[in-house]
Parts: sequence; structure tokens; C-alpha cells
Amino acid sequence: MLMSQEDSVAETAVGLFGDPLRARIVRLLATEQMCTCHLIEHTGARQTTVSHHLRLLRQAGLVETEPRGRYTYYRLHPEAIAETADGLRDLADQAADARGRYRPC
Amino acid sequence: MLMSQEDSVAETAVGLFGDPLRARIVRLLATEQMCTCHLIEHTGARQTTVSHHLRLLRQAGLVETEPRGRYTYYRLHPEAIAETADGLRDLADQAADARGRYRPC
DNA sequence: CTGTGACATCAGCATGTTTCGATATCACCA
DNA sequence: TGGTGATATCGAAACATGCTGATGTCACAG
Repeated sequence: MLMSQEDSVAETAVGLFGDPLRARIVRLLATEQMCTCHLIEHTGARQTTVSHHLRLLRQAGLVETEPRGRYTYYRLHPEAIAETADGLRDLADQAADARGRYRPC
Repeated sequence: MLMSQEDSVAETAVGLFGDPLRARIVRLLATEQMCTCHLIEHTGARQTTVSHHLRLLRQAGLVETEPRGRYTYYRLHPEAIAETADGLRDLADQAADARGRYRPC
């Protein structure tokens, strides 16, 4: 919706970066893979809350899940983030050009 | 919040890209500068709604305003978008590295 | 100086999202 | 096999957000 016509992972992804807790989780996962319990520890949020946000990130294709015994490890999907970044970069370039043009009323 | 410790324009900006109407407005402004009435025309949204979103974008430093007589022209602030894009790009790079590391429980 | 049209602001409602507590599942260990 | 600890899911409450209608301001034209 933001940068291109067709829906992409990037589309849904942008929206997710808005929430502070989710942003925190993403930044933590950008450090290293970790399991839910680490995220709970670091964020101080409740288990069910963290789990909920992880689900949203998973559904959007931003994170991958790897169950290891009774722990579940999460890692980011860098391509998804990169795609979003690229879309924004294009938009910025477009916007720079747009400053030269203007539509009279 | 998302990519760095200190608050930047990019911080607040990311969240704003989430709303569909706001995304639409931003994409329109990436084409050329235009005034509120054009945005209303193109989006089909009510005047007060468009005005509301423009305010948010303005407050976040994503758009600039130039009153021309009784019209108000809006144009994007490309640096703000570029900054956001760069932040996300860094995050993506970090995330790629993070896949090599993992914290044991 | 009066009317009209562009735009901003405000308060309230409606809807969506986050958070929470309770509960379910499942792996592991004793 | 029973208990514990990690995680997911569900429904309800708390909260945030977008949209609307009413209203205010200001520029311009008559």
C-alpha cells in the first residue's frame, strides 16, 4: 500500500513497526536469535503479550520460528525488512523529485 | 525506538506509514506537491479527515506546508523518509548477522 | 463589509488494538 | 506417570485511533 500496488510482505510489515513493544522485540531479535523467555525477560512484558506480538510478526512473515524441545526460538527474516527499507528508499527518491513539480489549483 | 536509541524523525515516522489513507496521501505527495483539495479529490476522504492526517504527518516532520493565498500546499520531506529507510536498512543488515548468533536458554 | 470557499480544530462516537488473566498444550525430568 | 516450566490460545477489559459533524478562521471576490 505504501510503495507499490501489489501487496507484499513489506506492505503489512510497515504497519507492525509502529508499536513500541513490537519495535523493542524486533530490535532484540536483530541482535541474536532468542526464545520467548528471553524476550519476556528483556521487555518486562507478560508472557501472553509477547506471545501475541510474536504471532503478528510471524503472520506477517517478519520472523521465523524454530521449536527446540520445549523452547521456541525466533529469528528475523532480514529480506522482509530489507524489502521494506528498499520501498521506503524508492519513495524518498520519488519524493525528492516531486519537490520540483507542483499541481496548480 | 525501532533502530536507534535516541528519538529521531524516523522513530515516529515508521508508525505513520501504517495507516492506509495516510500511506495513500504520502504516495500522492511523492508524485508532486499538491494542496489539501487535491488530496481530498484523489482519496475521496472527507476534508476534516485528510486535514487530520496531514497534521500528524506535519507534526512528525514528514511533510512541509506552504500556504499560498487561500490554498495550502504540502510537500514531502524526503530526508525524513530517507532516514527511516536507512534505519530499516541497518536493521536488516543487523538481522542478517543475528541469524548466525543465538542465545542459549 | 459580506459571502464563499479552503482549511484547521474540536468533541464524541465507533472501531480496532494492546494487554491481561485463565486455561490448554506439550516437552522434559523425577 | 505426575509435576513443572515454556509457550500458545481465548475472551474480556483497557486503551488508542480514525472518522464524523459542527464550528472557527482566514483569504479572496463581489
